[in-house]
Parts: sequence; structure tokens; C-alpha cells
Amino acid sequence: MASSAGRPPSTTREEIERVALALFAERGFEATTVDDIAAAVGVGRRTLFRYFESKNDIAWGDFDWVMGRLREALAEGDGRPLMEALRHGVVESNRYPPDQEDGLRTRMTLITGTAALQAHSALRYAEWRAVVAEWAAARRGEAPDDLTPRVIGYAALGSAMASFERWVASEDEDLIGLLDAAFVALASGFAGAADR
Amino acid sequence: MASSAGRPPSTTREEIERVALALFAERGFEATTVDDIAAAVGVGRRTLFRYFESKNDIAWGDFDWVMGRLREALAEGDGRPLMEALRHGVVESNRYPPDQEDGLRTRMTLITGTAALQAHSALRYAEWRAVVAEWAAARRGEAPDDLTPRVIGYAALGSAMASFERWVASEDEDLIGLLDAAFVALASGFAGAADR
DNA sequence: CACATTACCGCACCGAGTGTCAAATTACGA
DNA sequence: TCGTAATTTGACACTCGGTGCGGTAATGTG
Repeated sequence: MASSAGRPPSTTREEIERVALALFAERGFEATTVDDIAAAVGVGRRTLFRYFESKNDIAWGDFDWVMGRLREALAEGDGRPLMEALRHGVVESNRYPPDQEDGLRTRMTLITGTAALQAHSALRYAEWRAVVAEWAAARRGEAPDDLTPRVIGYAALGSAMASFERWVASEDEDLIGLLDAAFVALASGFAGAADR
Repeated sequence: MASSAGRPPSTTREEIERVALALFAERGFEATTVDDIAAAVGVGRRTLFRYFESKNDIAWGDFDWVMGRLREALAEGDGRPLMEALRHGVVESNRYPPDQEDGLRTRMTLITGTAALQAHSALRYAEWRAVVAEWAAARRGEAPDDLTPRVIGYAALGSAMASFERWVASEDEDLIGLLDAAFVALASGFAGAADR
């Protein structure tokens, strides 16, 4: 069969992630060393780096999965106008079952509140932007690195990040509503309550 | 007078920056160690870190100056509608005399092409976004951390970054034109050549 | 029981960044 | 002119993230 030869793995990405997030929540990200995590998992420090490229990556979990969802959700809006489809795609790809919202909030609080992770996010989000840019370019009959698709990618990312920041900071606003509002404002060119 | 007691500085931020950028251009950012830079400047490694917080910061130069210009340029557009004033502010704050364009291009090529610097840029750009968000919030009579000002900050940043990326990648497009086009598209909600 | 396979571990090493403390170099006042 | 305060430098030791390497442990298979 697929997996059955050699020494069995002594841990999993999921376990490492779980243990690490607990430590981060307890002592903070910077104050938790990689050795601490390795010890808590009960595994060698060197082994950790075979499961995750960096300490930063541990905080991010399975980002490929997020990307896949985004791709699917964007494809769903095929009939609709561009910016409406974009809004739909981003909003729906961020709809989580209620029991997962706490975890998401913890993770996003960690990420948006830690300088090292904010910096690292630039790299993760580059992929996210690329997905949007490629999708927009295809719809507009342009190349993904043309100006407008790129701007759309950046603007969409920005709208999503602003929504997440706001969501993390406040108690009573819901993520879906914030995302929706942000993308409505974006699609209008911020003309709604435009100016004073 | 003001400055005259104690041992005189043996170098300046400008000199360090100049020497470091030359090394980065020659060997690449990652391959240049802080010790290399210190040696080239003729100064102790520890001294470098008194002039710059990190190796990354050396590549960024005087960002406070950029921020000041942005603030001023935004204030200039007071009569105009919000998104027009925003476009004016960002475009004008990025207008450089021809003899400085080469330096700017070199720096932006370095930054956009180096993972560590891309990551670090997230932190630098947070200040930039904050300036835009505060300005937009004031004009709209909202708080800087309300959703819309935040989205505007992110969207403006994204439009500028997309323009810079495009500018760095191409030979014959000019930065001002790209910025202007990006902000026109943004202000229209990407309705111009909207869809296929 | 050998053997290939797969994963683990420890160790040595590198580079970025920090804390500390003594030494160097200046201005100024007695 | 000599001491003293002020300011910067520089060397050293240290922490932490991350990598390369070489050996070892645990599995399935012939």
C-alpha cells in the first residue's frame, strides 16, 4: 500500500500545531522558543523543521486548504459581474462553522498581533493575491501581471485583511458581515457615504 | 552648541546605506552578511545596529521622509472629492526628480525581489496605511479604525504596490502613469473595462 | 535474519540581533 | 593644563532561528 515501510512518524503536523498554538496563547509567540515546542511535543528540535519550514509557518496551519476554497468560491460566481463575483468568492470562502470560529479568532489574533507573523503574512498572502489576480485576469481577458488584475488582487486582499483586523478587535461584529460590507464599499469605489 | 561633546560618530546612516546597497546589488541581499557591511564601512558590527534596527531596515532608507511627503500631498487635495484627493496624494508623493529614479528603481527591485524584504515591508507599510486611514477617517468623520477608512488604507496601499511591481518589472512604463491608472480603476470600483 | 526504507536524533555550525562594559575621543570648566 | 562629563565605539558573550550531516531506531519485506 501507500504508507508502510520504515520507521513510523512520531508526530503529525496537526499535533505540532495544536501544542504550539497552546504555548503561543500561554506565553506569547516571541517568548516561546522552538525548543520549547519540540520539548512539549516530545520530539527533537530538528524534527520540527521537517514538519514546518519555520516557526512562523506553524502559526499558519494548512494554508493550501484556504487557497483551494478561495479558488472554488471564486469559480462559483461565474454568471455575475466581476466585483459581485469577487465579493461572493471571498465572503463564502471565509464562512466557517460556528465551532471553528473560536479557533480562527485565536489564530488571527495571534497573527495580526505579532510583528514577526505580520511580516511573514506578506509571503503567505502573495499566493492569495495571485489566485485572485489570475481569476480576474481570466475574466477580463488580460494577463495576470497586467496592472488591473494585480490591483484587484491587492485591493481584495486589503479588504479582507481590514475586515479580519476589525473582526479580531471587536466583539459583536461578525466576519461575514464585515467582509461583505468591505467588498461593497470597494466595488462602489467608496462612493457610498463618500465624503463629508 | 547643540552637538559637541563626546566622541564624534565614525559614520552616518547615509554612508552605511550607500555601502550596503552596493553590496546588495553586487552579491545579493541574503549573501551579504551584516559583518560584510560593517567591514566595508569600516566599523564594528555592533555599531551598525545602533544606526539601523535590522539588516532589513538598511534596505529601506529614510522611510519617515516618505511618510511626511504622503501626509503633505494628501492634505493638498482638500477641495476635491475623496478618491480624487487620494489619487492626487499618492501620485504626487511618488513623483521623483529624474536623477533619483534609478536609485528608486534599484531599491524597489531589491525589495520586491527579496523574500525577507517583502516580509519586512508589511511592517513598514502598516505606517503608510495608517496615514491614509487617518486622513480618510478625518474626511469622512469616522474613526481611523472603522471599517471603511481601514479598507481605503489597504486598497490604496495595494494600488500603489501593484503599480510599483509593474514598474519594476517593465522597462517602458512610467511610475506616475501606472499609479494614476491604478487609482482611477480603484475609484471606479473597477467598472471601467469591467468584465468580459 | 538480512535488507531497504523511512523517520528520528544529536551535534556542529551559521547569521541576526541584544546586553554589557570598558575604552576612545571629544568639549569644557577649574 | 588637567580632570571630568558626555558620547560613541567596539569587543565579547549570549540567545534564538535555521541548516547540514552522519548515525541510529523502527518498521515491512524477501
